[in-house]
Amino acid sequence: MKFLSAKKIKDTECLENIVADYQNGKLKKDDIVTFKAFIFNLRIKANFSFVLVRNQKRIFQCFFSPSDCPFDLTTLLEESSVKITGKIVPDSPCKINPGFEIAITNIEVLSMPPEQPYAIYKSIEQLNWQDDMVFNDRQLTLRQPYYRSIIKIASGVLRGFRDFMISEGFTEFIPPKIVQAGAEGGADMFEIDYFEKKAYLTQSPQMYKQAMVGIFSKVFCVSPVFRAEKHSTSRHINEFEGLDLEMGFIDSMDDLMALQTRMMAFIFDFLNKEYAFELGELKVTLPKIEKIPQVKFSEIKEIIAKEYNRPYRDEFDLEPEEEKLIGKYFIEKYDSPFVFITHYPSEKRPFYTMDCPKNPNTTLSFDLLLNGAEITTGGQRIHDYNAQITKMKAREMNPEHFADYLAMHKFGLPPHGGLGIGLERFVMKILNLQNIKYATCFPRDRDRLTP
RNA sequence: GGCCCGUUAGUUCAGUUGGUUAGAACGCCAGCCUGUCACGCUGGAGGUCGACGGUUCGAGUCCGUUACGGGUCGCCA
Repeated sequence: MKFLSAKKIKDTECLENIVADYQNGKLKKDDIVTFKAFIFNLRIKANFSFVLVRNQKRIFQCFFSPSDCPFDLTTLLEESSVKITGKIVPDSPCKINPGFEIAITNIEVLSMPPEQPYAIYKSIEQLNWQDDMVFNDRQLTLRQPYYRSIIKIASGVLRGFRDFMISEGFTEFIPPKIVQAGAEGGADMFEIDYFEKKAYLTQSPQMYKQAMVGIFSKVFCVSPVFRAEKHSTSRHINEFEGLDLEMGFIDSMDDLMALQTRMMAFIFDFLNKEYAFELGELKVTLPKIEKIPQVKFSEIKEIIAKEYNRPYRDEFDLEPEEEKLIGKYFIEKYDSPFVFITHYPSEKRPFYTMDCPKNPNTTLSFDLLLNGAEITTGGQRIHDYNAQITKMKAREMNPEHFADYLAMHKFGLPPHGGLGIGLERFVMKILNLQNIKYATCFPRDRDRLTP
């Protein structure tokens, strides 16, 4: 019998640990190190070569001389997995390395692809792939440093969101993804077979996060959201990750917007600190966020129409072009990439949204726009049982069909509200991506179900 | 789904008013190269121009149909 220890042992065959040890002065000239990595690119010359390797984080250049290592580099394919042994060479002139190089003394091939995959070691400008190709071969194209860094940032946003929510006293919970009915009606949902019944993939964790307010008061969840909307745009996908929160005992929806302002500041600081390497790869600088302007829906509608001499057609919603102009306006006038648009018309908001007491045609709700695109919708919810029944009836909804939803009101809910952030939309906007699909590993859209 | 645009080498594209053997860059292959870093130099292979039909002496080029891809709108995060 054998026992595996829970004690963590430092992985000495990890390139990142070697980099850290070198930077801490623990490694000096000619020290022998071993690490495992992928072959990224071979630059073979007559009497020496450069072997570029790829690990979980960086591209690192090694120096190869046939006099130090008998290995025949021409037999090696890029994307092979290898175990490399070599000597530390300080003060390397190599631009991509963190100050040192490794002179290879041995290469052990752990795995080799059956044939040479197509080149991924160029810059994305030079590769110039079309979207379709990038997503068809996502298993390979995601290895390219630029595309990979986007996914790393998405991971960082998730970490930042969780760290922030927990620091604010929120409890994470897991909502179901298979549901019997939608939060906003049955339309635009993917239907699935559930034994003898029909079921749907969740369109929103709305009902569950409101219910959880009755349990933990302040809750959040990270959950996939499925929308069967037949849209085909650069800012929509049919499965995305929702970052949702719901907060009880609020005084007004300002509490929610203040919370989100702190959240944005926290996430930006967190990324700048922990993900500087990836932000550098992506050539992105995140601004410092201290406050976010707030404007009423009806006011900004007038301002944009006047400012840009653009009569609007839809008085109940913002058209994509208007959102872009709003983004431009707040950058130019207030130097803010963010803006809260508040008091959306009641007509365009779901049945659980609380109407504004001063003007019942509008709601206590808001959207957060980042660089001209909606990344969040939030607002105060109806907490009173009878008020919710009244609003449902006014919308010709049958409360009996919403018995499960109304149960939490029946059992008692505090004044509360919440918001939801689309992770990929957020990542797209902070990194200035041309298409939201780049912000997720394996996107699902109108036509794409693979890989 | 509506509207607009596109489909030419492995990839990204150029291709004149319809006219001889369809080009470039990168990739790939071979050779060369002692510090490259978007490595460089020389040479080579690689295309029935998305498919089908039509006009014409002649179609990558003009017309029709169709398939696929992209953009955009509604809706939304």
